[in-house]
Amino acid sequence: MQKPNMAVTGDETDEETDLAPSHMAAATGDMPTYQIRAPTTALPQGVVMAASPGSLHSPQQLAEEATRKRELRLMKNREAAKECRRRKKEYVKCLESRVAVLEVQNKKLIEELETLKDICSPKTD
DNA sequence: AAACTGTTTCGTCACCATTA
DNA sequence: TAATGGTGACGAAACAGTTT
Repeated sequence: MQKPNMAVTGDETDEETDLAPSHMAAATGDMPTYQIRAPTTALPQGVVMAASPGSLHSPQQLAEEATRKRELRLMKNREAAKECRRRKKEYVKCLESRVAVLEVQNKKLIEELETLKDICSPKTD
Protein backbone atom coordinates (compact mmCIF):
# COMPACT_ATOMS: atom_id res chain seq x y z
CA MET A 1 0.00 0.00 0.00
CA GLN A 2 2.43 2.53 -1.12
CA LYS A 3 1.64 5.85 -2.53
CA PRO A 4 3.17 6.69 -5.87
CA ASN A 5 6.39 8.26 -5.13
CA MET A 6 8.75 10.95 -5.39
CA ALA A 7 11.41 12.51 -7.39
CA VAL A 8 15.07 12.71 -6.68
CA THR A 9 16.93 15.17 -4.63
CA GLY A 10 18.08 15.30 -1.14
CA ASP A 11 17.01 16.72 2.05
CA GLU A 12 18.12 15.02 5.22
CA THR A 13 20.21 17.90 6.28
CA ASP A 14 22.46 16.81 9.04
CA GLU A 15 22.37 19.65 11.40
CA GLU A 16 23.70 19.35 14.88
CA THR A 17 21.32 19.46 17.71
CA ASP A 18 21.26 17.52 20.89
CA LEU A 19 18.31 15.34 21.43
CA ALA A 20 19.99 12.00 21.41
CA PRO A 21 18.63 9.60 23.98
CA SER A 22 21.86 9.78 25.86
CA HIS A 23 23.10 13.30 25.32
CA MET A 24 26.67 13.28 24.16
CA ALA A 25 29.16 15.45 22.43
CA ALA A 26 28.36 15.45 18.78
CA ALA A 27 30.89 13.58 16.75
CA THR A 28 31.65 15.52 13.66
CA GLY A 29 32.12 12.87 11.09
CA ASP A 30 31.31 12.77 7.47
CA MET A 31 28.78 10.47 6.05
CA PRO A 32 28.54 9.32 2.52
CA THR A 33 24.84 9.62 2.28
CA TYR A 34 22.76 8.58 -0.59
CA GLN A 35 20.50 11.41 -1.36
CA ILE A 36 17.43 10.35 -3.10
CA ARG A 37 14.06 11.73 -3.78
CA ALA A 38 12.69 15.07 -2.95
CA PRO A 39 10.29 15.28 -0.12
CA THR A 40 7.56 15.67 -2.65
CA THR A 41 5.27 16.57 0.11
CA ALA A 42 1.82 16.12 -1.19
CA LEU A 43 0.82 19.06 0.86
CA PRO A 44 2.11 22.56 0.98
CA GLN A 45 4.16 23.31 4.01
CA GLY A 46 2.18 24.64 6.87
CA VAL A 47 -1.24 23.36 6.12
CA VAL A 48 -3.67 25.05 8.35
CA MET A 49 -7.19 24.52 9.49
CA ALA A 50 -9.50 25.39 6.66
CA ALA A 51 -12.74 25.71 8.51
CA SER A 52 -13.81 25.78 12.06
CA PRO A 53 -14.83 22.27 13.13
CA GLY A 54 -18.24 23.37 14.24
CA SER A 55 -19.31 24.60 10.85
CA LEU A 56 -19.34 21.31 8.94
CA HIS A 57 -22.55 19.58 8.10
CA SER A 58 -23.03 17.91 4.76
CA PRO A 59 -21.58 14.45 4.13
CA GLN A 60 -19.41 16.06 1.52
CA GLN A 61 -18.00 18.50 4.01
CA LEU A 62 -17.49 15.78 6.56
CA ALA A 63 -15.63 13.69 4.03
CA GLU A 64 -13.46 16.61 3.08
CA GLU A 65 -12.74 17.28 6.69
CA ALA A 66 -11.78 13.67 7.25
CA THR A 67 -9.50 13.72 4.25
CA ARG A 68 -7.93 16.93 5.39
CA LYS A 69 -7.35 15.52 8.83
CA ARG A 70 -5.76 12.45 7.41
CA GLU A 71 -3.47 14.44 5.16
CA LEU A 72 -2.48 16.60 8.06
CA ARG A 73 -1.75 13.55 10.14
CA LEU A 74 0.33 12.01 7.36
CA MET A 75 2.27 15.20 6.89
CA LYS A 76 3.01 15.48 10.58
CA ASN A 77 4.00 11.87 10.80
CA ARG A 78 6.26 12.28 7.79
CA GLU A 79 8.05 15.09 9.51
CA ALA A 80 8.17 13.20 12.77
CA ALA A 81 9.74 10.22 11.05
CA LYS A 82 12.39 12.44 9.50
CA GLU A 83 13.21 13.97 12.83
CA CYS A 84 13.25 10.61 14.50
CA ARG A 85 15.70 9.25 11.97
CA ARG A 86 17.89 12.30 12.23
CA ARG A 87 18.10 11.88 15.99
CA LYS A 88 18.82 8.22 15.67
CA LYS A 89 21.66 8.86 13.24
CA GLU A 90 23.13 11.40 15.56
CA TYR A 91 22.82 9.02 18.46
CA VAL A 92 24.60 6.28 16.56
CA LYS A 93 27.35 8.70 15.58
CA CYS A 94 27.81 9.60 19.22
CA LEU A 95 28.02 5.98 20.21
CA GLU A 96 30.57 5.30 17.52
CA SER A 97 32.77 8.13 18.57
CA ARG A 98 32.51 7.02 22.15
CA VAL A 99 33.59 3.55 21.17
CA ALA A 100 36.60 5.03 19.42
CA VAL A 101 37.55 7.00 22.51
CA LEU A 102 37.16 4.01 24.78
CA GLU A 103 39.22 1.82 22.50
CA VAL A 104 42.09 4.25 22.65
CA GLN A 105 41.73 4.49 26.39
CA ASN A 106 41.69 0.74 26.74
CA LYS A 107 44.76 0.36 24.62
CA LYS A 108 46.63 2.85 26.76
CA LEU A 109 45.64 1.08 29.95
CA ILE A 110 46.79 -2.25 28.61
CA GLU A 111 50.13 -0.74 27.69
CA GLU A 112 50.44 0.82 31.09
CA LEU A 113 49.65 -2.48 32.73
CA GLU A 114 52.36 -4.17 30.74
CA THR A 115 54.98 -1.65 31.76
CA LEU A 116 53.98 -1.94 35.39
CA LYS A 117 54.22 -5.69 35.15
CA ASP A 118 57.69 -5.38 33.73
CA ILE A 119 58.74 -3.06 36.50
CA CYS A 120 57.25 -5.12 39.31
CA SER A 121 58.04 -8.62 38.19
CA PRO A 122 60.96 -10.14 40.05
CA LYS A 123 63.93 -10.72 37.84
CA THR A 124 64.77 -14.41 37.63
CA ASP A 125 68.09 -15.11 35.95
C1' DA B 1 25.08 -2.93 -21.40
C1' DA B 2 21.80 -5.52 -18.94
C1' DA B 3 20.85 -8.17 -14.93
C1' DC B 4 21.60 -8.80 -10.33
C1' DT B 5 22.51 -7.65 -5.47
C1' DG B 6 23.15 -4.84 -1.43
C1' DT B 7 22.48 -0.35 0.71
C1' DT B 8 20.11 3.84 1.73
C1' DT B 9 16.21 6.82 2.08
C1' DC B 10 11.48 7.67 2.40
C1' DG B 11 6.47 7.34 3.45
C1' DT B 12 3.16 4.85 5.82
C1' DC B 13 1.04 2.00 9.35
C1' DA B 14 0.53 0.23 13.88
C1' DC B 15 1.41 0.52 18.43
C1' DC B 16 2.62 2.58 22.81
C1' DA B 17 3.21 6.49 26.13
C1' DT B 18 2.09 10.92 27.39
C1' DT B 19 -0.87 14.85 27.85
C1' DA B 20 -4.92 17.84 28.12
C1' DT C 1 -10.29 9.08 27.16
C1' DA C 2 -9.39 11.14 22.82
C1' DA C 3 -5.59 13.50 20.66
C1' DT C 4 -0.92 13.66 19.82
C1' DG C 5 3.95 12.48 19.26
C1' DG C 6 7.76 9.05 18.92
C1' DT C 7 9.40 5.01 16.91
C1' DG C 8 9.88 0.07 15.04
C1' DA C 9 8.60 -2.50 11.03
C1' DC C 10 7.63 -2.87 6.35
C1' DG C 11 7.66 -2.17 1.40
C1' DA C 12 8.93 0.73 -2.54
C1' DA C 13 12.20 3.17 -5.04
C1' DA C 14 16.81 5.09 -6.19
C1' DC C 15 21.36 4.28 -6.46
C1' DA C 16 26.13 1.87 -6.52
C1' DG C 17 28.94 -1.87 -7.17
C1' DT C 18 29.47 -6.49 -9.16
C1' DT C 19 28.71 -10.20 -12.37
C1' DT C 20 27.56 -12.13 -16.82
